[in-house]
Amino acid sequence: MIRAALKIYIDECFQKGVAQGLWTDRAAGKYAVEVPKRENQGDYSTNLAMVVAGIDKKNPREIASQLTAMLEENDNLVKSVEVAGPGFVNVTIKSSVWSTVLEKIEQGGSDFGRSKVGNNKRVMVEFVSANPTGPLSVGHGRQAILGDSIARLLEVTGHEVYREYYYNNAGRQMRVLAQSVRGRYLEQLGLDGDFPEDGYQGGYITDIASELISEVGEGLKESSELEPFQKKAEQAIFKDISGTLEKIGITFDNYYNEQSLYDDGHIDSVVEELRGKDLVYEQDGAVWFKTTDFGQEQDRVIIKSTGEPTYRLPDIAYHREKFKRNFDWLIDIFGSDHIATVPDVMAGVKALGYDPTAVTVVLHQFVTLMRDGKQVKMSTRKATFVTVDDLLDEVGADVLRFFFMMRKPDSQLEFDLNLATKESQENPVYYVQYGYARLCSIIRQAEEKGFTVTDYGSIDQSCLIEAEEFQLLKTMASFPALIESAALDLAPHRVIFYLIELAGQFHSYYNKHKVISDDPALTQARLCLISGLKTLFGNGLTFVGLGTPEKM
RNA sequence: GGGCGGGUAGCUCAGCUGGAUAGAGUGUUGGCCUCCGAAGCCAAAGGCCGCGGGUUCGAAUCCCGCCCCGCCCA
Repeated sequence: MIRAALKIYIDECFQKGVAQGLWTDRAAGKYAVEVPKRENQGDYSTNLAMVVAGIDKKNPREIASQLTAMLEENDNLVKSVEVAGPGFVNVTIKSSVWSTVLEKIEQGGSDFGRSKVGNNKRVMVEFVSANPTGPLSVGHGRQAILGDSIARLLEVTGHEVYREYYYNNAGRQMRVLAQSVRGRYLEQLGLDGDFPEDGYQGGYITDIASELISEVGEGLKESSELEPFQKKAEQAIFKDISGTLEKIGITFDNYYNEQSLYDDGHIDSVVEELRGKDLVYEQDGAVWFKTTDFGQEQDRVIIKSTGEPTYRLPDIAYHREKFKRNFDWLIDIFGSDHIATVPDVMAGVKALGYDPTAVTVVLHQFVTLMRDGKQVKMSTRKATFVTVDDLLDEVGADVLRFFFMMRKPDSQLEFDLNLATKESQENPVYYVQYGYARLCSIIRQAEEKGFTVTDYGSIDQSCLIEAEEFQLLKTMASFPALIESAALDLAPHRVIFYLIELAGQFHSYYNKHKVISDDPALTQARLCLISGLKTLFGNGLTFVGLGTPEKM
């Protein structure tokens, strides 16, 4: 907020320098205004002089002093300016400026930090997309929470977000699933189940079979059809999956069925369209897509000689349909095992005349589950996996969200079950939420003692002079920019780190300075700060789907 | 063999488009509750940022080569 104001001012000075012939405009947009690491380096720092000097082949310190002279003319924002090191220009902001963030927070309320940068751009976020063969496992959990928090942040920044779940309920996987259910069904009737060798071992299969018995009894005993078993399994599993997602607070606008791409003729029409552009050919009985025309090393098979499409074809068709549905930005959240499909889909998108830069693929690495210091090996087929439901029962939605959001997608995520379950007291999520609860508690205490939180205009701003207070105000002022960058960079973990940082600053402040004291003016001023912090914590937490407990 | 991601404190990880003396949590050690919530705070210790070159005023960050781990493909 204040940084943004300073940046605008520095930009003006830069242009003034260009007009005066001090330097050229070639460095425009290339320099930065950032928060320096060390205390004695001002509130903000710009490398403008060094960037200009590098491009114009001039002396950086000389340019720095010219810029300094210009910056010092603004006396309602800038307190002092100095040149440091190789040519940094360090700016100290007038101390009275900082507390104005409290006024902004007051005005914004639960909207503080929201923005309109998204310009109502229509964005589809596709995530989870697990086929209905079993409950959501830990890996899906990461994806679900990553996708949902990205979607939330995009909403907060003025995007029109549409959440979609893509799934396939056809093919071999589902056939084996149906056979597995039938196997358990027959077994429970005391018959030879003929359970498939590679069948799904999980207990949920048995549960589904039991349900089936209570619904239709022995009615399917003689059935040679798999369809009733598959249908029942699919329904039950989807119910389970959406129930799990609901518990975390995740909902979808649409579930998109891969089969519909076949039924509606989209698969065929993609092939025809590519053929019309001379981008497919037949060889060895298979249909090939000329991906070499799009920079790949070899062409890819899209329909096997058996007549069965490879996974690429429906993926391409699906993306074409997404484009046809008029989205401006398509975000795919995939596990790293889907990496291979990305270039093919992109080639397909381009071949069909759409803009591949409108597609952003967020690939996240896997989750390693640790129990008692050892890695838990998981297999869906053998049902030796921990489900999201299991985790939810033990730690709750907030801890789960927090843990999965804490890492950037590129990093593998180690989920320590012992820490997340047994020692949940030490979880960082409580550190942050405790801060919020503490803020609420202070306000309650103050009200009991007859104070009321008043607005910024009525406090004595000169009471807020402690170093810890300026630090807090400064961090608070950076919130809108943080939310914006976390959203646009699809990086929800930054919000988590910000909240931990802010909580730390608040806890320190709390331990060092009393908010409620005998001094009414001081108390009122600090209460205003506390109230602003409460709003900020609340917004930060809710923007990424975390709860805001007033008591813990 | 090829593609992608990772390698930063004992452990788990931040480090935004190159910036000043590389950070947090956890763990270890030692302090702080007659006082607004100790699920908290303060202090100390802990580093060849995988290795080797290059680019430049400046590299954990960018480029090239190599090593190790994970995922995918053949």
